Formats: sequence, structure tokens, C-alpha cells
Amino acid sequence: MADIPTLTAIQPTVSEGRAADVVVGRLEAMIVSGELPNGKPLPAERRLMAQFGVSRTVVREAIKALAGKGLVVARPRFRPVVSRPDYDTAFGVLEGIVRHLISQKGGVRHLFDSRILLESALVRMAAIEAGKTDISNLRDALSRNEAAISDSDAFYDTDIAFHGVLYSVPRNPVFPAVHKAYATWLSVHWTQMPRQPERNRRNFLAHREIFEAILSRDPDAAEEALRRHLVDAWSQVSATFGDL
Amino acid sequence: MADIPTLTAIQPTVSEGRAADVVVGRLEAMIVSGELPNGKPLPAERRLMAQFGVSRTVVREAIKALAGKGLVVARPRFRPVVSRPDYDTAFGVLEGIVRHLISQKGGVRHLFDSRILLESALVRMAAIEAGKTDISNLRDALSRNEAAISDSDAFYDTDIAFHGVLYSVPRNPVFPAVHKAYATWLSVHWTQMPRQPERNRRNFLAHREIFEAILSRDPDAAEEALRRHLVDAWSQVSATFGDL
DNA sequence: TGGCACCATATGGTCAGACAAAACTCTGCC
DNA sequence: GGCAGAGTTTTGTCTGACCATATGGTGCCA
Repeated sequence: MADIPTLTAIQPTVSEGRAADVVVGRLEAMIVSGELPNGKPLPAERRLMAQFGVSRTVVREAIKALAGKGLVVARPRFRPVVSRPDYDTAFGVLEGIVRHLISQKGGVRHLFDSRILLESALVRMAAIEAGKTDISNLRDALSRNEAAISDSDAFYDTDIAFHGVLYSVPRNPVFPAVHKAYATWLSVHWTQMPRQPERNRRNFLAHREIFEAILSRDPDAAEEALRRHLVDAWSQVSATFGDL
Repeated sequence: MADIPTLTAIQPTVSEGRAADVVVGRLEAMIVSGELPNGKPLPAERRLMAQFGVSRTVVREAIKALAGKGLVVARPRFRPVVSRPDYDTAFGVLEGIVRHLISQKGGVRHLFDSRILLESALVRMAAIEAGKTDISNLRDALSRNEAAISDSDAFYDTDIAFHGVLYSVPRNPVFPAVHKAYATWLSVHWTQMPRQPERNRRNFLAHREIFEAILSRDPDAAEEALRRHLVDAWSQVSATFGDL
């Protein structure tokens, strides 16, 4: 045996790997158990090094790793804040690497195509089994969308919100998180596009078409309308940015 | 200005934030540009600190951050290895947090339901526009699946492979990566289930049904068969594990 | 000549202590 | 009671050091 002495003070059973990993494991456990309450700042580094019997180097590496896992959010000069793992932070972790991915050739296209496929399935589902609440949410989102036609910024927000309702239909927290991720990752291109009320109206009409197909419980028509809408949106994007 | 002196040696324009972030940015650029070749180990920490004019502390934090972004893979006592960002490593980054997510109540269920929805869309697509190659891949995967009915381990692999062909139909690198992620994250439960040839045969028949619906270019039948298959698979899982 | 054991060195992992700058806290004043 | 300022914490970074292991070369032996 004869393992690193400092480790024995922490976790005698797990005597392998880096000390930082052990600290990470400990902190993870304390976060999920609620011993470190969500939203509260982590204890100070010096307190942690005393608590775990390791040097500050190790503590800081552990915190870095936690931040990479999305279990804490760390602004530069501030105390890291605990954030219990949820689906949004999961996709938040992807942020960094996805920025690289979409900057590669075809990256945006691949991402957008995946959205088309997923959202097609969602509208089908909506057409088949949307409940009263879903319909009502859709209707509200649609009317807000219409009201914003002359204000391109507001239209952008209500546009996203309308599509967002679709992602809420399955009552599965994975999908809203996916929606937020799509909105974030694709916003770079979308917000840079020239937007006129004319375009907004066109998009609103597409939304209404989708809504009406869902209302008539016609999945094929709903999917068809959605695909037309998204393909059209894509052609706007690619007309602006050229080869992606 | 009067910024940190060590930073001026690195990146005069970006004089904000932590020195480690600057190093991260530099290394990121060197990785995507290919200056640091994919698969090759990173330069030694002491070399990097000389190159960037920072202390080893900063270099090590930068490497940690890179690892968190999935741009390098770092085994404990070995040199970190450069890994150009791709869709697989993107989902690999999620590994840590997803383990927490699926351990929460309903986590596995949410993940599996999202798979059902996505895969439904994929079979529809396959039924509509699968090419000769896709059909042939499907057929091969199916026959390998049949041949493995009596060997549960092999059956498990060919089962995953069969579903994997579905994810390859859109010719979009996002989907194979998603498939791999699903397979990884759900394997914990799947491999622990009691598996007999009887069950394998049942699953194989479901696969064949899906394949034949695709062959007959019938998206509704294909989706229907797939949903039945996956819902059945889920009932096996939940019968084994109870409340998830 | 070729393979293997062994040793020197390079490198990663960790520690201790130090200092500047920014954040936090508490106190006293208005 | 609210606010400004001083003192205290805390983070970010640096330096220098030590240990254990990975790596690479060297010489021995078959």
C-alpha cells in the first residue's frame, strides 16, 4: 500500500488517482446531498484545504474541475457558487466545445438539420396529443408573435418562445433544455440577419399554419408546415452567410 | 491601462480576466489551427510556462480547463493528449453531469423518452428516404443481430449497432454522436438486466419488423413498430429496476 | 545482433509560503 | 437608518521545492 499520506485523511478506500479527484468526488457528494446548498457560495479555499487536508493547489484544481462539470459557476474574482446539476447546466457545459464545432465547415448546418428533425417529431407529437394547456400556450405565444411583427427584436423573442412551447409538450425537462441550447447556439447567426416586418409577417404566417395543423390534429400537415418554415428560415440564413 | 505585466507578453489586446484564460485561448487557437497536432501530447508544462511567460500554476489551470472543454484528454500521470473538437468528445464532456442527472428521480425515464422521440423521427426518415447503402447496412446489422440471439453479449452489441444504423441515415455527424451517448449512458441499466435468448428473439423480431416497414417505405408503420419495441424495452427495464 | 534489465533524467502531482489586487465586512459618521 | 471608508478576507498569481513515476538511453547478457 503505502499510499500518499494526505489521502488517508480524506478517503482511505479511494487511494488512487489525483488528490484533486478525491476532493472533487467529496464536493460532488456534498452538493448532491444538499450539504452545500444550491445557490450558496462554496467555502473559502483555505477552509476547504483545512477540511480536506490538502494544499490550496489541489483545492483550486478541484474547483476548476467542478466548474467544468457545471456543478459550480465561477466568475473570475468571486466565490464559486454551487449549482445543483440540471439539464440546462448540462447543455451549458457544452457551450465551449460547441462554439468550435459550429465554426467548422457544415457545423451550423448539421446543428440546424438536427433541430429540424427533432422539431418535426415534436410537432407530430403536439398534433397527436397536445392537451388543453399546450393548445392554450401555443395560442398565446402565437398572438404575442403576431403583435410583435413590427418590432423585430420583440419578434425574435416571441419567435423563440413559440417554438419553445413545442418543446414543452412532452413534459420532459430534456427538451426545454435542448431548445434553450439551440436558441443560444444559433442566435449568433440569427441576430445578425437583416430582419424586416415583411419577413416577420412571413414567419408569423408559418407559425399560424403550424398551429392550425396542430389544432386540426393533423400530424402530417403539422410536420410539413414546420419543415417548410424551418427550411425557409435556413435559406434566409444561408443567403446571408453563404457557405456554412 | 497598467495591466498585469506578465499578460503583456501573451496577448496585449485581451488584457482582462485570469491569466489562465488567456493561455487557454492561445492553446485553443493552436489546437484548432493544427499547430498542436491532433493526437500528439501537449508540450511539457515547464516548456509552456516559458513559452507563455506565466507560472506553472497558471499553465496547469489552463490545461485543466482545456480538459474540461474536451480539447485535451488527460490521464493522471501522463502528458495531456490533444484532441481536436468533434461531436463525440462534445458528448463525452457531458458524461460527468449526466451521471448525476440520471441518478435523479425520473432521470433515466426522461433520457429514454427523449430517445424514443428522436428515434421515431429517424425511422420515419429512414422509411422515407433511406438509400441503397442504408438499406444494405440495415440488412447486415439485422442478420448479425439474428445470428447473435443465443449469445446475449453479442446480441447486446448487435442490438446497439442495428439502432446505430438508424442514426447514420441523416448523414449528420450529430446523430451518431447522440447514439453513442445514449448507448453509453443507458448501458448501466441495460447490461444489468437478465437476458435470455427468449428475450433476444423477441427483440430481434421487433428489429425485423422495423426493417420491413422501412423496406416497404411506410413511415407510420416503421414508427409504430419502433415505438412498440422501445416501449417494450422500457417495460423490461422498469420491471427490473422498479421506480426510476 | 537482438532483447532485456537497469539507471539517469524529465515530467507531472503536490506542497509551503508569499504578495498584490479585488471583494467583503464592519464600524463610525451623517 | 443609510452610506463612506478602513481593515480584513479571499482569490489570483508567483516562486521554489520535493516525490513518484514515465521516459529514454545504456550496457549487459544470451
